[in-house]
Amino acid sequence: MYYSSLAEAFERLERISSRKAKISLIAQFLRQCPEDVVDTVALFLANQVFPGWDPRDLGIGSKLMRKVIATATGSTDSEVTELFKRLGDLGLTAEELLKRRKTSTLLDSRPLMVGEVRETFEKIAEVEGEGAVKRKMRLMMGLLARAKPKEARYLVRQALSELRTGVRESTVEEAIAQAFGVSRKLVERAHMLSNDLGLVAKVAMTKGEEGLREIDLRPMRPIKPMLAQAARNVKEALAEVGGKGAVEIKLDGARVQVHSDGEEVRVYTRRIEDVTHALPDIVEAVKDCVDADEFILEGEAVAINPETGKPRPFQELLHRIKRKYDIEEVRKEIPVELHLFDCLYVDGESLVDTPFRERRRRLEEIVREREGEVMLVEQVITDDPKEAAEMFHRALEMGHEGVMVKDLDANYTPGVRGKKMLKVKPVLETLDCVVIGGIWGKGKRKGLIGSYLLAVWDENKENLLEVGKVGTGMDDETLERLTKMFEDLIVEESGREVRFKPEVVFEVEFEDIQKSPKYSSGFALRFPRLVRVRDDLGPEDADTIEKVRRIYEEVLQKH
DNA sequence: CCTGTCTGCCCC
DNA sequence: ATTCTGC
DNA sequence: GCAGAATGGGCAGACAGG
Repeated sequence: MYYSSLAEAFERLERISSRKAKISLIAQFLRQCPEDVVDTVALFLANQVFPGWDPRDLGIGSKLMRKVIATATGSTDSEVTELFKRLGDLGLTAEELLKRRKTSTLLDSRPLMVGEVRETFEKIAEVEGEGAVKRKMRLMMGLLARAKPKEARYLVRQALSELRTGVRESTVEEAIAQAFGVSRKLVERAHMLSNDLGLVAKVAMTKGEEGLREIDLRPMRPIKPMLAQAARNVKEALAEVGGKGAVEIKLDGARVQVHSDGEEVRVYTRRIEDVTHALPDIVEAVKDCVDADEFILEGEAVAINPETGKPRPFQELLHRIKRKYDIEEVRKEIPVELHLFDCLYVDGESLVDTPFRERRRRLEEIVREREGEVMLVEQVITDDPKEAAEMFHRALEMGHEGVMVKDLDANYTPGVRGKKMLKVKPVLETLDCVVIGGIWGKGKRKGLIGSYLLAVWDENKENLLEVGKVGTGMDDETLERLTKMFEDLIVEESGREVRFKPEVVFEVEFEDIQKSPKYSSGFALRFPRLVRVRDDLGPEDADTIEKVRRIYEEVLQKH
């Protein structure tokens, strides 16, 4: 199949906004797709380069891609950056520069095939060692050399996982079902169990429902975790799950799926990365403490201070989670414990269609808790909002993030963010920050300032100290208004970054304050969002570093 | 050998 | 992670 | 309400280059 056909489809998808129309377009496209590339095409359409279970990645980000585009089109770095700033998209940048390219030099006129693109992406992902960056560049440039401008647009976007067609996994799932006349539920199920949308497309095409049914849950094949939805407070959360539910402490760690096939134990993250090697504490503990051969359990990996029993800052867990070297040394300083909350499979039996109440029971049945190593997440079953609220406050006092409220009758729905699981976190203080800079946005924020650099005053209210950036919490109208407002305040511009005269104050909400190696105050806000623009305040009215320190100290008490 | 920059369907 | 938006 | 697309901080690893 010609890559140009796929590029054509991408472009049409980009133009239409109706989801139904997107689905039928994709369905039609898949139906006429040759069998040998239908898997690749399905993956590509879903903005993926490799299947979900595949740990490979291209290792080409926006910086490298800019160089690739510059070299491939004979442009300068600043031309590329300037155009990128204007178009808000490196794919469009490559397309535009290719149109301008003189047709005489280095043009390879062989048409690009989808299979070749896939193979080249594989090669790019696999090069490593000295000279790897250059080789990745050369391979990517080879694609662009053969690409027509429009193809270049999508090759670049694909490599960066920024297709912006309004199509991702679940849309392609529906299209597969429609294309091959198989049930949506079966496609969904096969996808969640195989974690390979390409395989699902191919099986649906060649073997139909019968083939899809053969794909089944089994240990050592991680699935997407079920996701929680935010709720304002515990009372609302309890009402959402039908008045009665399980209230559990929400720990600030990394979500992990622990698999055992009876011989080996493996640990996976939320995004299905294999982190077994980094977390030997969990592997050893699980081998000792779980009375079953085969199982899939789910829990939170957390760093706890063994002396105080208090949770350590999330940043300390990050020292452990993806470590490859010096694991034993760091393990002594920052032990990781596992707090289990769900059970998806035990000795040949899948529990994903079993109610949570029963899954928890099975979990309790097979796990022998061991303090500081493997524990069950604390749970209270209640229909009393007061009791739930008490649990919430106790969780906060203990230094935890908040609580989860779960529907006891709910089955396990992988990858879905629904009302079967709700998270409740406290509302924090806000900070009035002076806006001192910004970054031009990408995609739908092209031509707009996409995020703003924030600062607070030092003790003497003389100097401004950076505390982070904010890029969410503003609606489209505000984004427009702010860009217009700040355009008059620009004092310096380099690349996509801008500096402003300090005049405007943002009220910003956040979950936490952390130590920062990056910002001049030495602190950074975690999960910042804009609450409102303080038109009523001048820069001199913004908060000072003392307030930041005070909040940080309060957080520190808990660790 | 050390340091800086970039990257991650990264973790949150 | 949070938030906003079109369907 | 879902699905998609904007955007945040910070860590380890992997290279590049001095």
